[in-house]
Amino acid sequence: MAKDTREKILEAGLRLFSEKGYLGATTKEIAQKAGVAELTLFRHFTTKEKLFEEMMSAYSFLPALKGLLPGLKEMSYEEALAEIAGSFLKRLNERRHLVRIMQREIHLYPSKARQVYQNLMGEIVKTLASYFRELQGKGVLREFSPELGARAFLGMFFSYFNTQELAVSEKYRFADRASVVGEFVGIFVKGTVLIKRKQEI
Amino acid sequence: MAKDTREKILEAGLRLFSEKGYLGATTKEIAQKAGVAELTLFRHFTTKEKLFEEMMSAYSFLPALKGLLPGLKEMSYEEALAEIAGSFLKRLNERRHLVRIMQREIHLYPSKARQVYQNLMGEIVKTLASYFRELQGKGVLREFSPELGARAFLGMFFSYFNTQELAVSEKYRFADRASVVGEFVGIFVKGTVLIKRKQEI
DNA sequence: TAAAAATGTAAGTAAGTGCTAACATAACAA
DNA sequence: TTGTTATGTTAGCACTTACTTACATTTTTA
Repeated sequence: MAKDTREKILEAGLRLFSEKGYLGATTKEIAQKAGVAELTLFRHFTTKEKLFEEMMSAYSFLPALKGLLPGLKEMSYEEALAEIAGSFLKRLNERRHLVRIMQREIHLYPSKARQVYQNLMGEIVKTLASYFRELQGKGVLREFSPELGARAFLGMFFSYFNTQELAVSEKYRFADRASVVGEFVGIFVKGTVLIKRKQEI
Repeated sequence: MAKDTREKILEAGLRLFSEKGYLGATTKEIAQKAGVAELTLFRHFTTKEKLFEEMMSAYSFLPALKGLLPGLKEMSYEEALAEIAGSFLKRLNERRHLVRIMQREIHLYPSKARQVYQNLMGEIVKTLASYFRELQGKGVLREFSPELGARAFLGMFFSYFNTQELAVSEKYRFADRASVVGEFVGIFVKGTVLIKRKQEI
């Protein structure tokens, strides 16, 4: 089937571009990994560059995290942040090939890379910022820039993801995921709640 | 002079590897940028790969940030964190070519890339963690893992650096450096200090 | 089943790319 | 000055890579 072939090539392209970079991945190898003849690749995508572009477009549209926000209202602030951190890390992990390509090729394809980044981060930053704004309105959180707060929070986890989950081998992890999430959320919670006079301890 | 030539080639290699990646940077172009004949490059470094390795070694030994710790004791906690964040960002910026190479080629040269990362992050994590430990001992900070705390703190800024200062154009910055440092430090300070009963506001 | 569309095979082209060989020239130390 | 060392110039080799051409074969569609 035509669709199957296209998808198989796109998938193989995603993995090989992520592993070896745009220049390091050869059309021959991509075709081989997709289980088709190299010529078939060119019949579908004309050039390697167009294959790359189509692949980026195909995989940068993500299922959104919109279902997240409503559920948060029933949780405590701390639970909510842990939930968001978990979803964010999960999403990064699902899209780790794209993330890697984005980081590698950002200079070669700035607009495309930025689009991926926008898809990956922009929405969750907005969601988180609006959540902060709401809690600030209710007097639960102190005043701070919701956008910068969201970036600070996600930045901690993005950085953790980069150095740990994306890093090559398992043995270099400095801590397990749960305790990292716990500590990071703990710091952030205490860093943003509004302190009342009768604070215990 | 022989040393001049070597250094010129190493410098050109650093810049071009960073811009175009290991495969994208050609020996011809590196030699041209260094202002020498391509053959001279090979006479000094034998192969492209050895040039890459020597370049990584040459630039991964950094002047340390050890002078930082003593000065911190005369500052408030908040001032100290702002100082550390500033130094860290400055250092990342000075080494931005290396940082970029490290992120790009981590799969091709895992051990070298990890070494660069270690040089870049390891020491400052330790310094910061020991600073936290000291303040915990004095009862200024609450109990939390000093190492994870240090990684959380630096992670926020590393992530900011990645998306802003390393990003291609200026117009995509979402905020100026000073306000980012201010907000991030503010969150982190309130997230880690020990709260006493007589807290104002 | 027959026409049409998709894919495979094989051979090859043009343009790089890392790297070498041969020889000439310039700088420097004795 | 003379011999040595570092560098330049030019040509080229062996190999890879994106991409093409021509034709055969399979799969899908009508």
